[in-house]
Amino acid sequence: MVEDVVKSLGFLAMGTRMKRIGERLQADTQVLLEAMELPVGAGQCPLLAAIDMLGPLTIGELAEALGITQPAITRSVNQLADLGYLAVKPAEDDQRRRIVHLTEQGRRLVERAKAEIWPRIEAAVRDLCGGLSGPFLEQLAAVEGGLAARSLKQRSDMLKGQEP
Amino acid sequence: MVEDVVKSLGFLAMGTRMKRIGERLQADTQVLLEAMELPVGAGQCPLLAAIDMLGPLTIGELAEALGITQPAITRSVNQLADLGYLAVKPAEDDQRRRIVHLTEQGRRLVERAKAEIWPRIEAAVRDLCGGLSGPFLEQLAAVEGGLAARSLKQRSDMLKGQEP
DNA sequence: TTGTGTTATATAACGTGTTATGTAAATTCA
DNA sequence: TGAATTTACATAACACGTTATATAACACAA
Repeated sequence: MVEDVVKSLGFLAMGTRMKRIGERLQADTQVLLEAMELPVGAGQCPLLAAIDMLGPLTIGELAEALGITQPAITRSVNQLADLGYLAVKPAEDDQRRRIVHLTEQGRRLVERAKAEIWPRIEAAVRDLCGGLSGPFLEQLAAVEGGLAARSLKQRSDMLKGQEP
Repeated sequence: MVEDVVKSLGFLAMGTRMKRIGERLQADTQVLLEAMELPVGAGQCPLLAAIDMLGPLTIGELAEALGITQPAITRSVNQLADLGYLAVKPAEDDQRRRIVHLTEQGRRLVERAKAEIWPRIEAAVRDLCGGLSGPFLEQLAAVEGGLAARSLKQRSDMLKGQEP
């Protein structure tokens, strides 16, 4: 039985630890999706949800909405388009922009996920977080906001200035 | 300006969100390490710290201590061994086991990191989390413990049983 | 109108996790 | 004791992020 070093390192390995928890949550979510026979992976659901929520979006807008890079979006979009859930059309006002739409098949998939599947996942995660103070999502928002306001580098430089 | 969909999805995309924050923290940490000229990346620090804290460890023990898979450890260990910071020797009592040691060079690197670098990173992350209730690390521990006790699948199955 | 700088996205390469598989060593069981 | 099973790790393949770069389209200034 070995000690959990990432946990023991506290703030020093907090990024690694959050990533690890996130990956575990995604893996658990994937198990549920497979049990409920949703034919797209856990990692692709936010992308479908974004288009459902906000309507057709460009590659760049999707990257912004999901907080990942454009090449990652390009790849996911192409995968989902190959499966028939998304269609990509050039924008009318700017040939560079590509607008990503849900297909009829994609719309049906999202409707089913919203009706039967995503609420189940949300409930399980809520159950997991039930006893946490904060609540937990607000704390995540605070960390995100804190990072956006000032990077770790900026914080370190400032704290260094305060040393005796 | 596009809405942050991952944030808006709340519990549904909590895993994705935590992963995203973790990656941001790791990227920020990497910037600091480069500024301070530590010649190993942010992702390799917990591995070095584990051996420093617990003494020489097998590949499997390292995987357990860090919560990642054995092939990932094998790769990182080989990378650090190539750089001269780690040495790998077969165990005396079991030919299958490989024990990972810090070299003299590795020891010096860790001593410098512990003296000058890791505390700076820890302080910056602490500063980031300063206003959070909980505190935040305890909440992460609660999530980890909750997942270990019951998976999302188990929770979903139980909640399903409660439906009218 | 032409030249320059910026923007949007595809593509390539890389890094770092995972699962699956193979091999050797150790352990267990009949 | 020998066969079957399990364990430890290397290796291969894959998934999914990132950065860097190329190309085309667009915007703007002279």
